[in-house]
Amino acid sequence: MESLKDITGRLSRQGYRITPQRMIILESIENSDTHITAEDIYAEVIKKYPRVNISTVYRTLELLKQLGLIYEIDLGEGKVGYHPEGKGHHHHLICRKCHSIIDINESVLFSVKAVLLQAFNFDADLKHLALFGLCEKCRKE
Amino acid sequence: MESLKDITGRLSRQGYRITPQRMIILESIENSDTHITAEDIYAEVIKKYPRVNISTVYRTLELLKQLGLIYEIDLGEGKVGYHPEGKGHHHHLICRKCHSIIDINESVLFSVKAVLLQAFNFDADLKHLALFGLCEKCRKE
DNA sequence: GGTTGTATTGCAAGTTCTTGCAATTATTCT
DNA sequence: AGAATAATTGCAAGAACTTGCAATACAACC
Repeated sequence: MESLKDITGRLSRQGYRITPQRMIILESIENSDTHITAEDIYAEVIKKYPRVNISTVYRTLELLKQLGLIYEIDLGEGKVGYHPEGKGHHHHLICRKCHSIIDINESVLFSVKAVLLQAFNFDADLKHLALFGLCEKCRKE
Repeated sequence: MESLKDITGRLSRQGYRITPQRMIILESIENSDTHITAEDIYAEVIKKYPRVNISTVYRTLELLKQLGLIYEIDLGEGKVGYHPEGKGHHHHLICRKCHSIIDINESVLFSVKAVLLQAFNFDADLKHLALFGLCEKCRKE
């Protein structure tokens, strides 16, 4: 697991500044053990630092995403969650009809990653994919 | 290719009504040969039928998506496009850094579809997937 | 430690998409 | 064809997210 110190070091080295806002946002994401939403992060953040603006949260999430330090996960129904790079990975099978979610292991897509790397020189982040379709129940209806 | 008539028939059979608004929206999507956005569809629609509200467009897209008659594609940078079921399919490799897009053939993911069907009884729509990662150029930087 | 340059922030306004509700209209049944 | 009924629409307000810009504050350099 990548520690907060590793992350701030990396930000620093790339010319980004370490601000209290960014530290608190990072902590919130690291401490969460689910797919935390932007709004939940914001709620966490203003507990400790009430003057932080929600646009700072969105901008920080965008930055961390660009750098590959967190993952953004489409949870269906317009919901988006975030997950730190260092923690366990898995994919979601989301039913487009009943919106139920099945979690599947990261390893199911390992072969795809290899193919994309070889064929297109593209390093795909296949750690938190949302795949839409029809679940067993809805297929029968 | 599924014709407009097939689609309206299917809507009808499932108890949905065929309205002029829905017809025009459907036509716009069918006539487009790229990944058309909600706003582009709206622009098309009001040319012929100026009183249509954009919320009707969004609601219709949601319905068609639920029924699997159109696909929604995450194009990165917050952009979302739509594509009719009946037309050619392909996936996108989107660079999370430079936002460039590589199109790849549908067949690259056929094996994944088979695995998901067998292991989880989940019928995944692997026709217009957006996969994020780093492109060849950005990997080197 | 003070100064300087520039990234970052807060604020407010702007987009994009969603939702509740009353009015409208497609469809069904006579 | 006309009446009944329930899905759909337009509207307006709201939620979620983005963006331009001036003020602030981190980090680098003396």
